[in-house]
Formats: sequence, structure tokens, C-alpha cells
Amino acid sequence: MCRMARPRKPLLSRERIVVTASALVDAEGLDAVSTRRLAAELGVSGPSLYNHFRNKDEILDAVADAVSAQVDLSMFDAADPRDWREALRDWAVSYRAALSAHPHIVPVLAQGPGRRPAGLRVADAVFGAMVEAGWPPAQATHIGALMRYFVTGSALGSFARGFVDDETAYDPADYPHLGQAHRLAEHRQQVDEGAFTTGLRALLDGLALQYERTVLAGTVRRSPKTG
Amino acid sequence: MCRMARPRKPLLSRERIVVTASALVDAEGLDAVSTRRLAAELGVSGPSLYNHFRNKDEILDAVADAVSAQVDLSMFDAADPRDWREALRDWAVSYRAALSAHPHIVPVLAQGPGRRPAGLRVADAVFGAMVEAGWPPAQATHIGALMRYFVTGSALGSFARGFVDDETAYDPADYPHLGQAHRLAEHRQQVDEGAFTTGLRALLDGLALQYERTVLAGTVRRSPKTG
DNA sequence: ACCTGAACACCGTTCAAGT
DNA sequence: ACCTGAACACCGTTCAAGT
Repeated sequence: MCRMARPRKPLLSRERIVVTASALVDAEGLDAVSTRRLAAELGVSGPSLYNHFRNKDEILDAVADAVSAQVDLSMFDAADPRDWREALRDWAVSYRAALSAHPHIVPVLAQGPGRRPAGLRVADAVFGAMVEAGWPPAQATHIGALMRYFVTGSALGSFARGFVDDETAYDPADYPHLGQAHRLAEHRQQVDEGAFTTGLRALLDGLALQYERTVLAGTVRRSPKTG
Repeated sequence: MCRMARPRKPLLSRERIVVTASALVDAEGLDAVSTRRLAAELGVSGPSLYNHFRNKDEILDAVADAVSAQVDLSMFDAADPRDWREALRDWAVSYRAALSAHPHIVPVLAQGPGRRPAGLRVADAVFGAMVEAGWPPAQATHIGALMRYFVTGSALGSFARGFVDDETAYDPADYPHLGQAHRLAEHRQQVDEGAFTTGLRALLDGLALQYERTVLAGTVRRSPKTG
């Protein structure tokens, strides 16, 4: 019609790049993502990407943040902040589910939120909820950190898949207790799920003990808003 | 003297390569390790490395295994296997110390022991000790896995360093509880150590609860060696 | 504003050739 | 047995040029 200043739509967008990069990471791993390969999948030439991202690391950061955005945080809006234990459990389960669905990007994600908005929303929500529940700020920080240690660790590498499925690989003379280790691969799902569930329960039980000893012991029944 | 079949000593050895590669990883990170760069540090040409390792991944595996070899396992030789809690704590502390000293290689290490001898010795020792302490094999496997999740997660990325040291980075409108997050960098050591210590104690407290409920509850005082 | 080809300084790995 | 240079098929990124 009038003006028609821009003859055709741009071929690329940040979102298209992130979606395609995510699919490539999931399908073939981090090493498969080269700017040229990614550009080819998008039907453009390599340098085109630099119109939308400053460099390759920024693309991978965006892929990682898209995973963080999948983490459910609604449990922290719960009516009673004293239900911190259940909220923390549900959050950890959702957190791990999101990461485990995209294990190849976890090393990037594990470097911390930095300036990634979704990663920061996660950190903000858990810290806020713990403070709201009565944990001192320093302890609330520790809880956010240690939960991330556990969840990223569990999503980073499958424990079971860390052993090779080869009966002759583990000589009983060298490793007297690993006679069945080559069979871990068969039970991958159960082993990793079981270890995560056991560890999560242990963490929460242990934190509840500390909560009783420190937070509840020091409480003298504050009424909110009235000082 | 006689024969002198080999005129001069080889320039390289697997050990020299691993030592130099480790130093390079520690000093400049995984990305700095290229076969050409590593070879240059060793005073040889790039392809020479292929006389000693099949490929670059094998070199990084060897670097990772050298870190696993630093983990103290002596606590699992303790007289009384019922002291599993203390042994597990001391092991976790030593494990994390070894990994934290070489954080850049942790993503490689976290992929599991595979066929790396030192990594397998670690897995063998902790599994054997837990079974000896009375844990059922499936639970002993879970403990080995969940402890690795926690330790590798804590060594992989500093929680505190995961936030940028920039007062304007975290807008209170977006992240209402992160007002002090930019100050985490100052207290990096205390935050990461504190979170690890808190998490480790919580894990062990929680596991001890489970031990009381399941292992001790089912025990009818076995005398060893007499069935 | 957004995409391109050419170019630069790199990669991991193979292989024939040397000693 | 162990090291080399040359070569192959790649990299990430910059930049002048096009529209």
C-alpha cells in the first residue's frame, strides 16, 4: 500500500533461533551446536545470527533460560508460608523435571542465573518463600543454593548411565562391590528416580529438623502487620 | 652401551600430557584446551598426542580421573561399619574439596565413572561401605548416586558467583527479593561453604532417620560370620 | 535493518613420510 | 616406536557490501 518501507519480513528472530538451537541441543548435544550448523538449520548463512545475538554464548544462555522458564513456581504463592516443606518439595520435583528433559544444556544452566530473567525469577521465588516462612536470610540463601546443587547434580548426569553396560568392564579384583554395576543401565530410570526421591526426602527431613531447632525455637508468636 | 636400539627418550608420555592438560584446564578452562595448544605447551606438534591417546576426549577423561584419584577413601576402612554416617560425611567433604580445586573439569567428571579407574574406586568404596553398614543394595546405590548429585552440583558452579556483581542488574520490580543478590560475590566462600555444610548435614540427618526406620527396625541382631 | 560472501585465525583428526 | 608437515573438513567472528 502506502510507503512499504520494508519489502519483506526478516528471516530470523531471537525466538526462532532459540527454538531451533534448543531442538539441536536436545537431539545431538552441545557439541553439535555450531553457528554454521545452526544457521543452516534456519536456512540462513552463519553470520546472520550476529544480527540477533552478540555471540554463540548468548544463544546458549537463551536456550538455558527457556528451560528455567519451564520451572513451576506457583507453589510459592501458597496461602500459608509455613508449608515451606511441601512447597520446596514440589518445586524441586518440577525443577528436576524441566532440567532432566534437556540434560545437555544443564552445564550452562548450572553456571548460575547471571542476567537470565527466568533463572532469576526462580532464585527470587525460592528465596522469598523461605524468608516468608521464617528462615533467616542467610539460611534462605543456603537453601536456595543447596537445592540447586542437588537438582542440577541429579539432572547433569544420569548416575546409572555413568557406568558402561559391559559385564567384563568391572574386574572384581579391582572393584569388589561393583559386580552388578553393568546392570545399572537396564534400571536407569528407577535408579535415578529413586536416588532423587530418597535424596530429596532426606534433605527436607534434615532441613525440617534444623527449622524446629532454630526457627521455631526462637519464635515468640509474632502477629503480622502489627509489629 | 650395547645395542642402543632407541637413540633418545620419547618426548611425551601419557603422564606428562595429563599433567600439562590439567594445568591448562585449571588456569584457563575447558575451552582453552585444544590439541594444538596443548601440544605447543608440551613442545611438540599437534598430531603427536595421538600416539598416546586415541582422541581429545580420552585426554580430558584422564584429567578427570586424576581428580577422582585425589578423593580420600580411607574413612571407609574404619573399624566399625556402623559409623557410616561419619564416614559418609568425611568422604563428602574430601570429595568436594578435590572437585572444587578443579571446577572446570567437573562437567566431564559428572558424566560418571565409565571406565575411569579412580572414579570406579570411589563408587566401589562408598557402595561397599553402605552395604557393609546394613543398607540394602538398592538403597546403597541410591546413596552413592544422591551424594554424587549433591557434591558434583556444589562443585560445578559456585552459587554465589552465579550472580553478577552489579547493583543495577536486579531490578526490585522484577525480583522483589534479590535486592542483596549482587553482594553475594563478596561472600562467595562463606555462601558456598555454608550451603554445602547445611545441605550435607540435612542429607545425613535425613538418611539417619531412614536408617532408623528401615534398617535398624528390621535388625534382629545378627552375629557376623556365624550366619 | 537485516542478510550475504569473503576472509581471518583458529579447530580435531588422518596419513604418508621420516628416524 | 614416536614425531613431523601437509591436508581435510570443519570452527567463531568480523567486515565491507548489498538491499
